[in-house]
Amino acid sequence: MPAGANPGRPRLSRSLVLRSAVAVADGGGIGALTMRSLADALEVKPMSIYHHVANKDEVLDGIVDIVFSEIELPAIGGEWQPGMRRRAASARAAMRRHPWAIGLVQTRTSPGPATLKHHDAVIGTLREAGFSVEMTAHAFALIDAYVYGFALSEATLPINGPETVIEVAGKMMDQSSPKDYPYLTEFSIEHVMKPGYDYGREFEFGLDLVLDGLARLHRRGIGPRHT
Amino acid sequence: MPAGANPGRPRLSRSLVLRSAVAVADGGGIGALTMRSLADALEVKPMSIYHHVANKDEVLDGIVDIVFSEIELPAIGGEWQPGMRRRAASARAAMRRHPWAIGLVQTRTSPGPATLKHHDAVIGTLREAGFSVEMTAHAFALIDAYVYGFALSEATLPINGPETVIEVAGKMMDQSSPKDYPYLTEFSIEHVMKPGYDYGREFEFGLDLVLDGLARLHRRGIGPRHT
DNA sequence: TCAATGTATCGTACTTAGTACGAAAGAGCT
DNA sequence: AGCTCTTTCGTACTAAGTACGATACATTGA
Repeated sequence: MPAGANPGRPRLSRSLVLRSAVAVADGGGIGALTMRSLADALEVKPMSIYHHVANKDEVLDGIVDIVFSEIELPAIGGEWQPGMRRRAASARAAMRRHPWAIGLVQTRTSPGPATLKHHDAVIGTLREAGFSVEMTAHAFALIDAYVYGFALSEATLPINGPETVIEVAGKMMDQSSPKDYPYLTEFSIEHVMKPGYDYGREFEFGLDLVLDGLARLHRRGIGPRHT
Repeated sequence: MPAGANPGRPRLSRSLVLRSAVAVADGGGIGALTMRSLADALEVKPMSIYHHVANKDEVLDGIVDIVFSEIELPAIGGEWQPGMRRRAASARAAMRRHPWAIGLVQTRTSPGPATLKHHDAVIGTLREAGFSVEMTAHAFALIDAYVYGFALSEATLPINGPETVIEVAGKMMDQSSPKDYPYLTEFSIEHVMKPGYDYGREFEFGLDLVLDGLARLHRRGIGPRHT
């Protein structure tokens, strides 16, 4: 089989490689993303990929940056609260579309351009809204931690949906009596297994509390009590 | 070489295997934890491990649960705020001791006994402090997201210390002018690269804000404004 | 049109890691 | 000592990342 056996396929490029990698990870989880599976998705042989990325690490860095590029940036100079709210919602949506991303963030310490642009916009929005440098640092750390932390919690949850809750509860019961975890059991029965339950709804509550708290401090220009 | 070539070594056990796995991951990162490196650490041949754990996944589940077991539990029935504060600090400390853990949490969806016990204690503390089921759900999600999110941010940061900041800044400058990220650049110079900078200090600020906000709502028995 | 040259693609093969299978070595009991 | 259960191990297969060098292709200038 000669090399040109696949004529219709467009030429490879770094961007195409990375976008395909995102698609593969979306489809089968990060574990399903191997250089070989990626090659298959691209209708190419594995080694062809290496002319566009140095190695798999670069692929992983690249797809994390793609996810960041999907997050809506707040408008620098606009109202900070709506801006933060929308970027938080957008960030969470991106993490839900690509649940593997949050787990990758931890390992990848070399941020791509989209990631940097993202941070720049958040900091800029706060600064232009009158936050001091110190207060910007506080707010940035807090909002980031909350948003990514919530995304992490959501990603950790067994695939969303009520039937999974039952599965987990089942596994819990398998190895231990409900007596070992009385509050957790009560909580599961009284809340989690109720019909309308949706963990995602908690996102708004926490975000409101965080932003309200920051707004209060911003108005007064002081920090909260330090115990 | 007969099987008994290593006489002094204590017999393997699931617990010993898992504790060694934690040590290996602490030493070289999660990437350094392979069944073979673990076997070396145990002074055993790789396949010996499989009599005590089913596979590597079980090892990973196990070490995550060990990390959870190191987190101080709040005293159910005690004051909720100091309880939450201490468990948050303790959780963060555990994540700093084992930076690989936060990245694992995302993939491991089958919680171990320590993890369940931990959740049970947190929920119990809130319930006994008079939180409604709904409010407990809010508080639980919020505190968890913040604590793990902060741990994730901290783990993502290039290894703590001032010289690393310079490295990162250097890489940033390499591929792009400071003009592309003006606010980020200003922020780095004005804040991050200042002598006394310590990202970890932000933890207290956010935690205070979160707990204060929850306390306020708990006192009034209502939710924050919903936009 | 065709050869020259740089680029893209690929085949082969080496290495590391997880682990299936069954054998061998201990350990405890009779 | 002999039996049996438990623990440890040797061998080997498979999947995955990727080094190396070869081959095919596209572009360009004559």
